[in-house]
Amino acid sequence: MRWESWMESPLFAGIGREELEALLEGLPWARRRYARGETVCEAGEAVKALGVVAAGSVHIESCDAWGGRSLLGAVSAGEIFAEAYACLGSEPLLVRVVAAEAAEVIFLDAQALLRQPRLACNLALLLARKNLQLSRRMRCTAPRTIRRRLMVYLSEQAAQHGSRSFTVPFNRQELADYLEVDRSALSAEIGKMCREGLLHAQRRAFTLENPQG
Amino acid sequence: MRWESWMESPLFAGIGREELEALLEGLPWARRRYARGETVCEAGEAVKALGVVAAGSVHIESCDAWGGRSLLGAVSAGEIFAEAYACLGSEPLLVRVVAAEAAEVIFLDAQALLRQPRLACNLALLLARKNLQLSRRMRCTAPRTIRRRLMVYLSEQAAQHGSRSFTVPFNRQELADYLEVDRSALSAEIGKMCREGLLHAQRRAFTLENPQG
DNA sequence: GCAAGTCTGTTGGAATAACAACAGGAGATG
DNA sequence: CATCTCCTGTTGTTATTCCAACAGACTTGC
Repeated sequence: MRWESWMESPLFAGIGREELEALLEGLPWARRRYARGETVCEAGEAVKALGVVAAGSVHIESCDAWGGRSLLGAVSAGEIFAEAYACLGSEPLLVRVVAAEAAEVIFLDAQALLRQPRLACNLALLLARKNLQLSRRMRCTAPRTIRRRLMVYLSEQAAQHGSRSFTVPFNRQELADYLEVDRSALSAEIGKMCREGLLHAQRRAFTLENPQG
Repeated sequence: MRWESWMESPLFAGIGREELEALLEGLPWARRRYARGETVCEAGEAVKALGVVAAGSVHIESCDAWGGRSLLGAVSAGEIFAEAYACLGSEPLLVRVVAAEAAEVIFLDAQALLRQPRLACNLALLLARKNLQLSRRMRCTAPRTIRRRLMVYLSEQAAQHGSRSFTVPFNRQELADYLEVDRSALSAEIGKMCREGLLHAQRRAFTLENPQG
């Protein structure tokens, strides 16, 4: 097996090239390609394997009983998804995974993976990190007003980029979905905040003018 | 060391009495008692140990930059908290942990814990489970109307209890915090749904009359 | 360069939730 | 049993958001 970029995933952190190949020998796995918009995992499935995005990116969407959907997050190359469901093995997916662009995915059996101490430890760290991601999103959707939600999100993004100018990974519709608000209302609020001098926004590029508001 | 109930925590699942004692020998740990309302972990701390609730229960609250708080969940005896932060080690807590009633907590060093394959695997499973809990809550707060949020929450509770009649673990204020809505508006909506014959509610006891709406 | 499709900002009216204040009832405490 | 505190339900007003529709800007593909 020749080197491929997905082998640098945090899931395999601290594991050497040869060691990794040896591990993969005894680990059930599969690989698949998807076109933009194609479904990777459907809601209701009981998955036993976690996904490693080898190329492109996928989106995680929440699907409620009434057919409504909302974007939970984006998973880029090297990152993993469905790991929580895969670890538990029998829980039906409450979410849907869809290719955000042309993507390639590696599926690894979670039970077998947990039997390898190194991998189990790495997986625990990744689960912990995803845990905090979920918490972070919850913090964004917790405030009741659009402005507050936006301020929490933008403050976090600024902190993450280490700058008051940055580019967000979502377009307006996706950002609205992430923040659980109406898109047009979000655009209106952004416009209002611009006029108030709180920030400067042009499509995905934001600059916070006065973070303390 | 004599037997204590917290040793039956899922964190130690599949580990025998003696094996556990051996493990704890080489594992930094501490124990503390708290009165109702007392702070267990403050927001901003960088924790290195996860907490096991040995007795009583604690609440996890989100604290935003403006001093607002919202209830993220309740942790009962045998369950753990702050495990994600502890695994990563350096991330400052974005949440606050407070004793919901008189409680007793065991703190275990996370890094050391992850070095034990059995414990690492168990911890990964717990992280995965908590992951799904977070997702579940997000599903409740995703809908934009109080009624929809309540219906998602109550449907889930009914499914969890396997009955249309059940008791929820929150009082009205806590339920409102969990669903991210105003308490009085929640009470009003519950009253309206009762008059419409959708459900029967009396304090913490609910009965879904017509789940399909 | 043109056309089709997508993304974004704007508006006004309708629906909804937040907020504040209050009163009745439950449960705890002595 | 009396009292106090906490919990719950109700109401009316205010503020905010949702929704639908549209027009301009940008992107993409031919």
